[in-house]
Amino acid sequence: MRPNDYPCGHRSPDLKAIRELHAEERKRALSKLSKGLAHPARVEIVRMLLNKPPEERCVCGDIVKALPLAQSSVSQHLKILKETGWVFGDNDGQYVRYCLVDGITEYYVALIEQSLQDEV
Amino acid sequence: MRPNDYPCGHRSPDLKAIRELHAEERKRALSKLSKGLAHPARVEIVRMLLNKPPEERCVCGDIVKALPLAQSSVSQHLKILKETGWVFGDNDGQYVRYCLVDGITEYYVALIEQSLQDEV
DNA sequence: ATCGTATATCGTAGATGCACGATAAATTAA
DNA sequence: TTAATTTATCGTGCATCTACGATATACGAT
Repeated sequence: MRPNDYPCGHRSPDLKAIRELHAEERKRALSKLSKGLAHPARVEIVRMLLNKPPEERCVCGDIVKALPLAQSSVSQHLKILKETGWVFGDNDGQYVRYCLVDGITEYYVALIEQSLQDEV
Repeated sequence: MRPNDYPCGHRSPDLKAIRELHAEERKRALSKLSKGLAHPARVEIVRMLLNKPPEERCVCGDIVKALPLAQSSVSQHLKILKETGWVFGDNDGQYVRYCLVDGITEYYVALIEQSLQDEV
């Protein structure tokens, strides 16, 4: 099975597991994901990926073309989005296809609500 | 009317106005609020304020006591939370009572959903 | 093997973040 | 007025962010 042949969206976080996290871990998890969105270019990348139909691949070069930044800068933003848990890249020959982690926005919203609104 | 006499929660953002924002403004708004949450200490401050009963005041010193940081560091985090639109401070004599901007978490969640999920 | 393309990483420069102690400013208490 | 308390700001040191061009790496095509 080549990277091309499966749809993006594996590696999804577990919504129910948020409750299992200790308060400190939850705060770290929320601040880490928040850092991912803390730059307009990264918000735009996430938005692009979210709005792609799942069968339409989105490789690094597509993202570079869509942003007013140098290729190396975009690559750094993608790295931060990977490190903060928003995206992953699948190698597809000389291309790298970027995908959102499946369900990540729902996870983020759940994390916001459960990190902020409860005390456990 | 002294700052003491009204409940926290004025200065709320307008949920409906999100739709009026241009795409670029929305991305800037989302990244700005995200930056506010991009540190565990700030997540904790927001959580504290959100869980306070409205009649119970929360002054700077209470926040300093609750965090394992120097007073000056907490003051800087509060400054960032003010700059990024999460909180405001009301002077109350020699104290400063901190409050969450009313409805800010709902606004943030709405911004996430509308910034990421649509293209307008 | 060589060349062209796609992507990541390196090196660098300037800005900002984050922690701290010290100090300033404002208010209340004595 | 003076002293104590609360909060904000200053100064500093170190780390990280952000941008860029240059270079390295990996793959495909010739």
